[in-house]
This record gives sequence, C-alpha cells and structure tokens, in this order.
Amino acid sequence: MTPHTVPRQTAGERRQAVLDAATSEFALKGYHAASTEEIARAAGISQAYLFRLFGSKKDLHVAAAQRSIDELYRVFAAAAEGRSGEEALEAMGAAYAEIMQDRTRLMLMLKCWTTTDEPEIRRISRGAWRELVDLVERTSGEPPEVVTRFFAHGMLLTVLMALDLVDDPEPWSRRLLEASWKAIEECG
Amino acid sequence: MTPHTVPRQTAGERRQAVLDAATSEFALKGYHAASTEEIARAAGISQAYLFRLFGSKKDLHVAAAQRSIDELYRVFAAAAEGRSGEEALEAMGAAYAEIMQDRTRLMLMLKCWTTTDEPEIRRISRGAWRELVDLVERTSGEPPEVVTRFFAHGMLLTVLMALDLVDDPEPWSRRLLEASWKAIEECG
DNA sequence: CACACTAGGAAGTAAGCACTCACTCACGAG
DNA sequence: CTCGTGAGTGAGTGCTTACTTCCTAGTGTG
Repeated sequence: MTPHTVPRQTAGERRQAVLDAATSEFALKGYHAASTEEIARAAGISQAYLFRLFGSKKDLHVAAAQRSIDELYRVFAAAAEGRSGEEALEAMGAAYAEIMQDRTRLMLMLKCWTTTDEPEIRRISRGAWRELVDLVERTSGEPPEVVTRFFAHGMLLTVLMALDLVDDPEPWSRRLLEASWKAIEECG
Repeated sequence: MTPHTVPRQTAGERRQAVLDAATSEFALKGYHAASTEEIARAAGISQAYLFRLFGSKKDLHVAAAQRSIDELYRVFAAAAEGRSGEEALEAMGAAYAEIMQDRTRLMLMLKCWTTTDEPEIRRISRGAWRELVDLVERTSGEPPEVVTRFFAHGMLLTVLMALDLVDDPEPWSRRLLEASWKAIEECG
C-alpha cells in the first residue's frame, strides 16, 4: 500500500488559485481591508507560500487587478471581433451584460478606479480605461457623444450593482436600471 | 500677569473640525486605510478626545458621510428651488459643476457607494441615492430616460475625477469629459 | 469660596497586520 | 545512495491600529 501522497501542484497552478481568491477578497473588502492570511486560506495554502509566490501584498493586488483588466478587455474585443459601426457597439453592449454576470471581477475594477492613493493602481486603472475607450472608439467608429453615452450608462450600472440594487432593487432603481440598459442598446 | 490660557472650544466646534479632517482622510484613503490618529492630528486634538467625541471610527465615518450626503442634497435642492421641468434639471446640471469644485466631498461619496462590506454604509448610501433620484424626478418631472441620462453622465464624470482625469487629462478623456458635460446640459 | 461640569490629553493595551526564517518533504538524476 | 531542487509550512517578529483608563485644568454658578 503506497503512502497516501498529498497532491502537489505546480507553482503556476497555485498562482491562479491565489489570484482567484485574491480577486474575491479585494473585490469585496478593498485593498486595505483584505488580509493576506484570509486570501491564503481561501486558496488553500499557507500565508508564507503566498509571499513566496507574489512577493508582497501590493504585487498580488496588482497582479489580480491586471488579470481582471485583461479579461475585461478580451470580452469586449471578442464581442467586437469581425463587426464594425453600430453593430459592433451593440455587441459590446451585450458583452456588458455578460460582464455583469460576474459581480466579483467588475467590483474589483470599480474598487481600483476609485483608489485615489496608491499611484501604481491609478496607473493601471488609467491604462485600462485608455485601452477600453480606444477599442470602443476604433471598432464602433461612433462620435464622442455616442461613445460617452455608452460608458456613462456602463458606469451607472456598475455603481448600482455595487449598491446591490441589481439583486435587491427598489422601485426607483428599477427605473434607472431599465432605462440604462435600453440606452446602452440604443447606442448601436 | 494672567497665566496664558489655552483657547478652549465648544465640543460642537471641535466636532465640525474633526468631521472636516475625517472627510479629507476618508475621501483620500478610504475607510480602512485612514487612521484615527492622523484624523485627530489634522483636527488639532488628541486621539483620545476624538473617541470621546465620536465613540468609534465607524461612527465617525458614518457621521462624516452623512454630513456630505446632506450637503450634496442641499446643493441640488437649492438649485431646483423655485424651478420646475427642464429649467430645474438644467439648474441641477449646473449644480453638479459646483459640486465637482470640491473633489473631497464627492470622492467620499464615491468611496461610500463602492463600499460593499459594511452594511451601515451601504444603508446610508442607498438612502442618499433614493432621495437624490426622488428629488430629480419630482422637481424635473422628466421621464426615466432623461433622469437616468443625468445620473449616468454624473457617474462617468465622478469616476473620471477619481482617476484624476479632470486635473490631469489625456486626449481620450477630454473627449469623454466634454461630451459628458454637454449631455448633462442637454438633459434640461 | 466650594462644587459640579466640561474640554482635553498622556500613557497605555490588546489585537491584527504584513512579512520573514528556518525548516521539512517529495522526487528525479547521476 | 547522495545530492540538488521545487513545493510547502509552523512559528515567529516588529509594527500599527482602534480603543481605554485615568488624569488635569479651566469655567460657570451658588
């Protein structure tokens, strides 16, 4: 009878698991309130190993944020793929609905965008916005008014989601949500 | 020769000074990263006295947030005062410009809206939104599409401000800012 | 004067935090 | 078998934090 060996993973696999856990924690509690101990526990490893894998809490946060930014970009880019003009914008509007399915990722993004100290986070947040706006402008070819409307309603939806008004609505918030979705669709 | 008396203030005055300092700190660093010691120093009192005045960090945060919420509401209400319909909405759009003059207050609001743990903060954030939306709907009498557009562009402006794109813009962000202001004006 | 009351703080305390160190264990190559 | 190495951790360390305890000094009132 072979001695029951503990399953060991590659460092790469562990990194992904830690990034998953970190994304949840940072999205829920924000950078400062999230603790590395909690993240390590959620990822199923020791705190010591977390630091071996990522160096510092800040580096872990940056890595998690960057991964979500890349995923966000890819969802929009995939939606626009092979389309142009109004059709592309409409597809990206639909992509927004898909993105909002995963609260966690979007909440991490919002937390990053509203982090006013921590220049590193601001840097990658601004980079993310620059690339997203550029993508939407390029693929849709629409004028600034339309592109702006698209992002404006996206922001309203995101904030309403942060207030939990998507899952637990009130009469007034239903009106805003509905009108916001319609406005995003009508961009195209 | 009278012994050089230290100027004493009423507790009420001190409370205002502490709320000012707390608003700045919480707006810049967020609830968890802000420290009561720093706030006390900025307000010119000891940490011990801060706790005598406000009981706990959380209570201080709630008090500071509530004060900013009330001020925000009053600015909009004053703008709409004696007006109705499109005129009222236009005046509230102009009020938004005034509100954005004071970054601090608005950043505290945004931080509150994106605080997903801490149920108390979520409660007062939702209350603030409910009252603001109600005010705009009531005084303008506009349909949900228009009211929603008003708040959507307001949110975009607020997020762009958090990213410091108002004071330190980039080409793409100028386009969004300009279009957003125009859209808010055109609501009326 | 005495006395109650309020403004204000020096000096803690206990808990939580990011981060480190010294170490074990499994396994593959020579 | 020995040696090297990558995966993984228990047990800290030093620092920061929210919060408390107990104190002093000024002030209005009889």
